[in-house]
Amino acid sequence: MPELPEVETVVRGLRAPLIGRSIAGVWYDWAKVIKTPSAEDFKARITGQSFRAITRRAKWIIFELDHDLMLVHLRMTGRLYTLPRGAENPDKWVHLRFELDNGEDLNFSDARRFGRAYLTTDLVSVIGELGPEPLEDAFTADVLRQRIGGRRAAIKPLLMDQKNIAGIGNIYADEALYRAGLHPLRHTATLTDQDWVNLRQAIRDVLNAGIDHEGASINWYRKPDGERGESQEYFNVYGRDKQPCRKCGTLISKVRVAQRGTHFCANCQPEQSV
DNA sequence: CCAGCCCCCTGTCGGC
DNA sequence: TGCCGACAGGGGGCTG
Repeated sequence: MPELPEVETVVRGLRAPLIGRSIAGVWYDWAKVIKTPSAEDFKARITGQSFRAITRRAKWIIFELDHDLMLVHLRMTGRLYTLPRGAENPDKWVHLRFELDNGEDLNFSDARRFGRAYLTTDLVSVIGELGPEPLEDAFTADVLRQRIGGRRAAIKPLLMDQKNIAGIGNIYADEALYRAGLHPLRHTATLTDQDWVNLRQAIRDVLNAGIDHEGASINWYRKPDGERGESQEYFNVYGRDKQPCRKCGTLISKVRVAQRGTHFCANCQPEQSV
């Protein structure tokens, strides 16, 4: 589910209800939701700590606590939101809950159970070495080319590999390639200088638009206040197969690339040479 | 190192 | 209507 814009929206929405609050208790009904340390140790160690800051790296949510970092990855269907303790909640997929000192709970819900929570003092030991943040100034066309250029390999999977660039997933990869006029199977060795400039700008544009619209609620994603994001209303290709391209009217194509559904306009994103 | 495939899980949807 | 396979925003691991 959540890519950079969705995770950023969650982070922003959680700061007000959580910063300064302390964790009075932890409840869970499925120990595997806690990846490390053991669920028992996690609970003992996190209880009593306060939320000092909440940030994001790639699609990871980083809770800076008094003595540890709690890292949460939402994967496909994870949600994080606060509710007053005991409030009626129809969400039947809450597997981890933090009881706060002000009578509210932080709930971690996840229908598909792919999401995980971690407690650590060493960020990199959990998330690994990831590529640059595409919305930072340092993310230039040259950096992008150095990361993924010169390969006889399809561009789309390279964009989605978090070790190359942080935060791009299936939706925003399709949207960025459409905006840049590049076919998803295009080999990166064939891109021109202008292609790299266009692609770098396209990535930033679609991610910023996603944040401005508070994320895409195709299905599972919800903001911390429970509302849907609006980003899906603005997609040009994702989920629009067999619908007309907004620029040229050609029907949007859908194919599989590296096992992922891939949407593009065959006219605006010509295959060209490889 | 890389591509391809499977797995982790559950819900939903389209086709028959 | 009911069943079944395919597919879903992610990512880690294995194999060849």
